[in-house]
Amino acid sequence: MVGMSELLLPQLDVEIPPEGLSIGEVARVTGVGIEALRYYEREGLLLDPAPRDPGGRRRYRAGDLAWIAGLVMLRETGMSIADLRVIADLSRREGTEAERLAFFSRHRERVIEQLERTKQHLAAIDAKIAAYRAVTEQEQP
Amino acid sequence: MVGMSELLLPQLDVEIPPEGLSIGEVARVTGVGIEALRYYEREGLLLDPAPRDPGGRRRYRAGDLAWIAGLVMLRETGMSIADLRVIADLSRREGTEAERLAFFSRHRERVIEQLERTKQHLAAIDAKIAAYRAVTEQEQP
DNA sequence: GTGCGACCTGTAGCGCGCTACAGGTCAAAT
DNA sequence: ATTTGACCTGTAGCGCGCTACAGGTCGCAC
Repeated sequence: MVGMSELLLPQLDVEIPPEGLSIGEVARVTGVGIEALRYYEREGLLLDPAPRDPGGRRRYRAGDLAWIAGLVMLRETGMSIADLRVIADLSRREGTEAERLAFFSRHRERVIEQLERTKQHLAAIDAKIAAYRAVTEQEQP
Repeated sequence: MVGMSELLLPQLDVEIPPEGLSIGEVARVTGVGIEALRYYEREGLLLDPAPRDPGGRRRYRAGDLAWIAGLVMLRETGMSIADLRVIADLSRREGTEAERLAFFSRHRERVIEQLERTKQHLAAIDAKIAAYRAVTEQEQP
């Protein structure tokens, strides 16, 4: 069975040296701020606390990156920190696949609904813009 | 020239008596809470403070409703309260049509971008769900 | 060995968008 | 006349998701 995490990864094709990436590098490639990365870890959103080098600094491997990319995706689709913690907790325990499936399915429904509403809103915005364009072009032909 | 506000209205087909609607009724039909409606007014998001009846209570007419529906739409597409205030301020002054157009155009770009990202994220979520479905169906055929 | 910059662990604070009182008024119903 | 309920004006507080220190350590360059 293939690992789940890489399915979350929206191809973050970045070279990852064998010793992993520092938190600053991860911040740069993921767009998640350093403080936010530490916050996510504190809040239990990562599968495990990021592994450390001998000096106690965090080193992120490909799997960590993929998971974080998944978090970003879920955040951007409106999932709360609390819900991210739920899926992190589930993903740590084996035999919870059905629950994870249900959780993602519910989220999917919300995203679809949000998408539909946004499309409608976009149409309204387009109409408004067209109307304004007509007005301004009429005044300055 | 037709009023701009009704273009914002995503057909809220509700009977509006000549004396207007109370704040509670508006809350019910728009989904915006009473406290939030008063907050919007305080923050200057309405074109004018809602007109009052002789007893000092707010009475909303069709135009007010339409404007509020527009606010809801813009909020749901991610516009901030501060930006709503900007468009309210612009809309109060005549001759600002070009600025309003520019403002909406910028917003439109952001909404489209957001829509694209969400679509991609949805595809990733779908893939994840399919993978989980495969796993769970395999275990419980 | 002395800077320097990037990292570390606390813990506190902040911006946003409401939300929740407290304490009062008003209008219609009984 | 009084009760009820929806409204009113303050003003304070809250949940969320970070963000910003303070004060320290580590490792590399010079």
